[in-house]
Amino acid sequence: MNPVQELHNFLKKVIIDAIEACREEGLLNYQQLPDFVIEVPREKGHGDFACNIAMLLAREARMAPRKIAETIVNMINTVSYDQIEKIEVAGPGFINIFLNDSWLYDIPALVYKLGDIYGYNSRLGQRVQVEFVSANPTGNLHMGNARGGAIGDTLANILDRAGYDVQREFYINDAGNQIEIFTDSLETRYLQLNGYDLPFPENGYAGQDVVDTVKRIISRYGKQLLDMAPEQRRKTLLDYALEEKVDYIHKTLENFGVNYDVWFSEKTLHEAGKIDQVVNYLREKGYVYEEENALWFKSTLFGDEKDEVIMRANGLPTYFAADIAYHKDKFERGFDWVINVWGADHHGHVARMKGAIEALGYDPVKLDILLMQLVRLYRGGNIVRMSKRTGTTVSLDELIEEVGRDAARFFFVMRSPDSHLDFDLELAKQQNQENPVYYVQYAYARICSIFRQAEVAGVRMPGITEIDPSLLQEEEELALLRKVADFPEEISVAARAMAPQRIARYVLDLAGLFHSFYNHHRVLYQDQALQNARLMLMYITRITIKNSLDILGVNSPERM
RNA sequence: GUCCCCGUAGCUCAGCAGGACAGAGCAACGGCCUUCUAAGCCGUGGGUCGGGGGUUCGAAUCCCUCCGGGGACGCCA
Repeated sequence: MNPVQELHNFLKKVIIDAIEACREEGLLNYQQLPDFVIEVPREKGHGDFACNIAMLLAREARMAPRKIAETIVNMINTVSYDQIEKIEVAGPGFINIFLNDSWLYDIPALVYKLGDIYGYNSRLGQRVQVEFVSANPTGNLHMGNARGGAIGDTLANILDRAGYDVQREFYINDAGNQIEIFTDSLETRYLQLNGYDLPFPENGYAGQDVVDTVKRIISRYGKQLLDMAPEQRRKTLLDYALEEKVDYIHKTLENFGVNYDVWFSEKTLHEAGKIDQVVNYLREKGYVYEEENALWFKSTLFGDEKDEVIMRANGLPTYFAADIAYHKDKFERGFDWVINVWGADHHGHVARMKGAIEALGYDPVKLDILLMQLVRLYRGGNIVRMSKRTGTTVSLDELIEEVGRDAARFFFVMRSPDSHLDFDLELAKQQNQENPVYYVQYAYARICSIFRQAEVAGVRMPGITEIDPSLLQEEEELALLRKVADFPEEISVAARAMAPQRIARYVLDLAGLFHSFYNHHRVLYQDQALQNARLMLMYITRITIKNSLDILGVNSPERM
């Protein structure tokens, strides 16, 4: 529960009580109360909150909306509420509610008390898993992985603040067809570098990173692998390369501010026979059939457009089969909510994955797949093609090096996951106003500076009980207070909608209101009581900016 | 052909579990630094919310259709 929520609930109750009283007195006729809303109007003159119940009730009550609204308002006015200043009927029948500011002046004490946990909901006792990035350990992390990392991690942070027990997981695709191709590539490079004239596999990993890896293998093992049996040679090459790649992914993401709770290896599913198990289970349930020597899952039974192969004619399971086993494992671990962050190129996979979950007897509603549209990388207006194979793209570690972690994370999360993201490296590198992260960080640094100045002047902010927040009467002060008060509600909306961009938007707005306040009013060298109240306003604004930036994984610098 | 995302100001995008005159940043123009950081603030101009139809008291938001851009439709992952 948060301040804004409490107000909402209070007002909803006030209105429902009034409507019911009207019905009892025969002033209104209706069977069931429609699902009405109490919202913050765009226009300030329309009050602090507005309610649309009268329009919704009009048909059933056989009465003009304005007439209904007036009836309700008259009933509300028979009771006097401390928080409500006045209520009006406006427009087609809106009930506009004007509050006095008393509730706002409770906000500073609340934020002051909670500090770095301001915005957090109480624990819900619900476990949610967020799986994201899960890049193939066969190449460098690209821009799609970077966006997935920023979105996934921010979403996980939001869910944590919203009261969920969150687990972050990375699924390591260290088995399957791609790994075979990867091993072919390693082996070919190894032999080539040892003087063998071999053609490189047509679909192999041609990137320079593979060559570099093999060079390191050579400096460690020399020509030893030439004498090994092919199977042993391939295993040696692959084990080394996988360890190196996973380590690289781990370190790069860590450097991006992304830390996982679980690194889940696909290989362990194969080794433990989990894939055969799940295939057998589906077979027993009659959800599979054989055709052209392959085994097909009947996705169409669950609303998919076509069936999907899970066992190839060569007897090997497909990626989908492994993924079913993986998701079975997730659900067996007892999560209440499972979220996957996937690139939009996987959208065809969504319906059958949900179908498989249902086939396994779990509730597909508990699985949410957040699809994010792909990133287009530009350099000075020219598109940079992202090819993991050729290795000619910019990798995440290079991106962090070039534009910095803060700007990169903010940029990736600012846009709705539904939108294509054009990322121009030249633009991001400029570190000017085009990068909104500086706008927010600058607000934070400015507040820190005020407190430094205060210290120099020997001014100390007293405890909350010695401060009178009601001295904050200026438009800019009230706007800032309201925005700070909104924070917990903003988090819960962002969690519900799985919309990390909302937090970026929120903190931009908050910083904007601060800058506006800063340019209109002074904090220091005021009447002492006012100075104290404004110091408190700065104090809680700073906390709220910091808590927001923490969610985004962006630093809050005290000086800029 | 089927499916997914997008189409809002010159540019990049918010808003979209329907709500009252459509928002921000950048760009353009004009102001604001002898007192807390001008990476800032204030103001001005700029939009048939891709087109058409429908549902509704009310549609940028929901539904249908068409157009335009991107993506997915492998016994790849």
